[in-house]
Amino acid sequence: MVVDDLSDGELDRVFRALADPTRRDILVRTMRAGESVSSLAAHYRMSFAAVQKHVAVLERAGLVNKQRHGREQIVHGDPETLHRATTLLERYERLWTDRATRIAGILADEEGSTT
Amino acid sequence: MVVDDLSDGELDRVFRALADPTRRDILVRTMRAGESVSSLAAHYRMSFAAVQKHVAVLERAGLVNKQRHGREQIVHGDPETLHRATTLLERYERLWTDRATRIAGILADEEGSTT
DNA sequence: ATAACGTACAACCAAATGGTTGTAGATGAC
DNA sequence: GTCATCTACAACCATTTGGTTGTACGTTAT
Repeated sequence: MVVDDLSDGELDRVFRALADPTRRDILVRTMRAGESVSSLAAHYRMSFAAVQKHVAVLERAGLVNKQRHGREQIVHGDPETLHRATTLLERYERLWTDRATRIAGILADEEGSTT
Repeated sequence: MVVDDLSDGELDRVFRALADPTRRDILVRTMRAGESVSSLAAHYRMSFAAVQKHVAVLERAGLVNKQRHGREQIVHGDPETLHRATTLLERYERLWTDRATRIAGILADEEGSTT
């Protein structure tokens, strides 16, 4: 199972995209259901163009995609990319437990034999 | 169980800290085992001061902490903060499945019964 | 056809980021 | 004490970011 193969550049974009409250909010909304860019823009106190830029950042990161529908552009959250990021963090967490296990192993060795 | 309560500002810092390959590498190393700042700096082609700054970013994000040991400052990865970030992403992912479940529920209702 | 709507994108600006060099303070070794 | 090492931090610089306004273009409605 190929769990995760995001390149360094992709990871940069994914985490950078997540490092902004407006973008996280957009992600949450579009994960729940698709929403047009202007509909999204209505939720925030910034200009339409600013929201458009935030969506573009999320899109470049692969966290959302856009689907044309008439004159509207519907933004959808992409669970796949999000899942890959989650998996990576879980792997980082595992480094810690592996380390604990390794130390436990060393201690066990010292108690019983060589050295 | 209070799984996760990172504020917006904390999340900004955590994800921003993760959005750089050098910092991700430092995190991996220090999760495996503590390492002094100068020892870390030896791994990269940038200046000592630059690495010091990266460590500071990770520290402000709560992803690592420093422990003075003699004249050295040992950097340790913090699995707790990392876990909180992971949990948040998992929650974001759940929005998707919840949405799918919700839709499935609606379809089931339309078909005629409550299963 | 014309008006209104939704979007795209360029130009511009202030602030933050990621790097540099240089200086200075503690601590450990000799 | 003196010297080398590890760290901290300021000042500076180029680039990126997050916001703005303005203009242009395709689509829908009247």
